[in-house]
Amino acid sequence: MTDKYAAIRLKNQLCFPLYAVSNMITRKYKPLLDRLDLTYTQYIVMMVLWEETQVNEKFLCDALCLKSNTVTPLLQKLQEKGYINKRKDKDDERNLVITLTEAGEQLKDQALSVPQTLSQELHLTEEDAAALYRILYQMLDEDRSKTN
Amino acid sequence: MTDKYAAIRLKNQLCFPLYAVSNMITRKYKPLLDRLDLTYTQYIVMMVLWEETQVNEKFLCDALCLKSNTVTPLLQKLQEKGYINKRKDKDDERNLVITLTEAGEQLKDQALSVPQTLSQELHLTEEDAAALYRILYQMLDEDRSKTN
DNA sequence: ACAAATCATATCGTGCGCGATATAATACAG
DNA sequence: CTGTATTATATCGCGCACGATATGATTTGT
Repeated sequence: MTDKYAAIRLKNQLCFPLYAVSNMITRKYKPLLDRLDLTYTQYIVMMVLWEETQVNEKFLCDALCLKSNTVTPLLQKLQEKGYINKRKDKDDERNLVITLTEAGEQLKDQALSVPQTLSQELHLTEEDAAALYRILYQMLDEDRSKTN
Repeated sequence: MTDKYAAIRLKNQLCFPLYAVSNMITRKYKPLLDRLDLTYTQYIVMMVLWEETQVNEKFLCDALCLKSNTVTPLLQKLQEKGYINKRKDKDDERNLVITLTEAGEQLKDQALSVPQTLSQELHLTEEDAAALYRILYQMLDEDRSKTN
């Protein structure tokens, strides 16, 4: 006979390893990002800004799947560190115009080695990395289409 | 020619979707766990206790890949909620003996529907769920063997 | 037998990540 | 044109998750 409680055994959960691996990865990033004076969340904000010359807060929230109550203080911190500029959009005063400072732009080259170093620590085969990527983005996109 | 900065494009990261999906899942759990008066982290602590009649804090830390500075306050909270008991181990006063209260034991049946409801929201095929599970545990086990 | 090392747990401060809510600016409907 | 709805950003309080560190109990080496 099967265990009535099989469904709530930790080992039968899919969400737990997701949670644990996410924590693990943040820990692995820390020593690499300390050199850039960035936390992991600050780092992914910077990643967006290294690609887009100018964004507003909502764009960041959507890109990173975070809420304004997480992003607003992040931008405050990044501004204090001298990596970004913030100003109001003259055309629509509700919007922020967020841009990189010179220091923020220069950080981009220092960050180049980070993903490489990290991916080496993960020891994934190409196939597993690709499968993981595909499945995770499928989950994200599923959710984004519902919560829009 | 290839982009010098391809490696730090958000879309080329494997860690970002992991991070974002982990956050997403915690959000999805919230309304289900509110009914049990548990947060997600408290829920996975309870899961361990629903399987093991008695554990110490270190066992929980290892099982959940968390540190004592996360787990100690969690146990405090769960004790205040009346779900667990804590006492010192007479044989080794360094250890805690953590057990379920009657209320904590009863919560087990109410929790049965949680994983089912959640897995329905994820819309994964059996194959993708199995692949995800395998790859994530491989990453966790890799890390555990190094950090032991 | 006893100093040093190791161990389990706890404390402290920092930075998220969130739901709920507020506020100010713009859009939109009658 | 004016009141209502929507939008972008911000504020508040709570609960993790962590590195660094402290404390007290046990083990280990000599």
